[in-house]
Amino acid sequence: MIRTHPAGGLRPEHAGQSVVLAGWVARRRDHGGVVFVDLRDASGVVQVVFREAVPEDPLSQAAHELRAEYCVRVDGTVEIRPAGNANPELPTGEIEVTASRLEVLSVAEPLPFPVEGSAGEIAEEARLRWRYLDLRRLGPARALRLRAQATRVIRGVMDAHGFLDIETPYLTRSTPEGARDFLVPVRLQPGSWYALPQSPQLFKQLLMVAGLERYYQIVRCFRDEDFRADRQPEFTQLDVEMSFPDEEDIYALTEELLARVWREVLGVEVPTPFPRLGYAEAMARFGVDCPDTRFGVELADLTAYLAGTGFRVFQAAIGAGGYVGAVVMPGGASQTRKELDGWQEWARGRGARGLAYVLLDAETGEPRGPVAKNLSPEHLAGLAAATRAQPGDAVFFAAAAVRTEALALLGAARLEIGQRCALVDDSAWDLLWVTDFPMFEPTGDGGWTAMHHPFTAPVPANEADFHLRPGEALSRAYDVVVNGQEIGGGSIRIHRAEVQQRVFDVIGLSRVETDAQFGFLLEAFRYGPPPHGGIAFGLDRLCQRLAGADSIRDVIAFPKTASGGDPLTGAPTPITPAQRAEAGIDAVPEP
RNA sequence: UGGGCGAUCGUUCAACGGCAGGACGUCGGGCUGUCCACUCGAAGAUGCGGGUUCGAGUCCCGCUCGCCCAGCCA
Repeated sequence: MIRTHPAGGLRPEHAGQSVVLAGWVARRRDHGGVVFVDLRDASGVVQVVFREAVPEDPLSQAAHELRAEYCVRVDGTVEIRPAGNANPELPTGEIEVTASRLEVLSVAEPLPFPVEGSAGEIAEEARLRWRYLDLRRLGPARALRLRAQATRVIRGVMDAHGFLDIETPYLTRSTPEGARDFLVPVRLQPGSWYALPQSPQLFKQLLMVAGLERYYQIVRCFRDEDFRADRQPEFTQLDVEMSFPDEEDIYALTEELLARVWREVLGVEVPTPFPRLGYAEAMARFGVDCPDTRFGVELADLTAYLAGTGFRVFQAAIGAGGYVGAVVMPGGASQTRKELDGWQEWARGRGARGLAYVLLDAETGEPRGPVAKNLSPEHLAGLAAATRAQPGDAVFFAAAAVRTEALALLGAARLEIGQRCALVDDSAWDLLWVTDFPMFEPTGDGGWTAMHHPFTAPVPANEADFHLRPGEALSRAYDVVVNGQEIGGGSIRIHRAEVQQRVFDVIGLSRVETDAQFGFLLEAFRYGPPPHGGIAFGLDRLCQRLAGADSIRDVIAFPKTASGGDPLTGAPTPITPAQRAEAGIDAVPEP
């Protein structure tokens, strides 16, 4: 190594020592005869002093010519700073390095944005375009360090439990259902294409058939869908599968894993076992299947209470076998007309017609507002009790013939209320299981689709008859939720061909189709497959949470934008006609 | 695919339909104890294409790009 010491580690006990440092010029304060340089390396920052002993001395001259982000080597002596000159803001603030020699290892052009200084306000596009400069900064680099720490803990836990780290193919076959595949042309077989895996789901099940019993992998997955703050075209899963488990084994492993990650990365103790919440209860109380339980404001089901109402909007929903519900905004009655209109705007932005509301007078508790005029005196009288609202609160309603639509709006409103009323304790960590998912959900055209995926086992009570009543059958799937965000999910899998066949029948996959798509898995299942199950965690989201970041882009070294581009490399790019011809993209399939 | 917001010196933020301005950075000078050093001076910008207008950074239409949301993501 060029250096003898990390810059950020120097302390008063090093005083008197000769050191060699290597790093970057973070800041330069040039007083003419004395020049201060803040030298930054990965360990931190230390102040280097260049003093002009005699006029025009070359060392001082060289220091004068330094610029931001030059990469330099400094030889010098650690000294206690003169009295009154210590900087308590810096870990190295009690000392400084008096330079005796300076070597510019490489120069830097003027920067496209300031590397030092309050950095958060730089446009993300510029940060990604020059991501290597962005990552020189403390905050962005810290997110990547945290991620490395998390994966180190994860590997330790998985190894301690005898899980084997096994790689699976990135070039594999396309399987319909689920997300859109990224496709890769095959030069040696024009007209045939690989797909990049959406997850190693089928391979990990094959590894269970193979008798390896315990598999894990920190693996890249690819989905060609639209991107968001928490979605990238390529993302990373911690993928886990084991043989002969029941749910409790997966829960125990997950709880140990996450508790240790939280402890060793954040120093936070999360209580185990995690609370468990059934899907139906989660939907009824919170309107979503991944509730943020850090605050209350639970939904109220008013379908029965408002039966017989004359208010047409509610009547129509109830008459159609739907749902009317409400969520209370504490203190919401004092909102201005503009704020209440803002809620209408907010609801329309989510595809709803609006958000009906009743305001309860802060003094009298008297219901006010346009909707109040449409409800009977009896319904109004009991409204506060039915919704657990207090005087001064606002009650927001949602009604729909399809229950889940109204629940979705109320669930979103609940989160918005939590935000606007600052009800969320930002320091809290709520980790919980959501269990007892339905096996199937309606497709909208009378059919059914697997809610989790088609290899998810039914609960024992539904094993014999799930195909007869697909709307009621529950599966052995589970999600783990952190502060209202799903960060992992999995299931106990089907391992019997007969059960698997009935699932395919329910979701309308013919034997020809299943053979074509999953034939290799079904064939493997003819050779003594073990009962098995597993879970997969979104590692990017997990690290985003740990880092307190706004986007998974912050915990990815070189992330892509919402349109799938990489501002740094310029990918994706057009290809040359020669590449196009060679890749076999335009091969015409045999009729 | 749809909705919202946005795009001005390198960065960040201004500008009633009427001379595009500041801060930081950059470049040049000064300065021996600063730590967002200070100080004197200089250069430097309206994403693209149409339209309205005497006149457009500003208004209108289209496009591109970015961010957020809905759809989508088994």
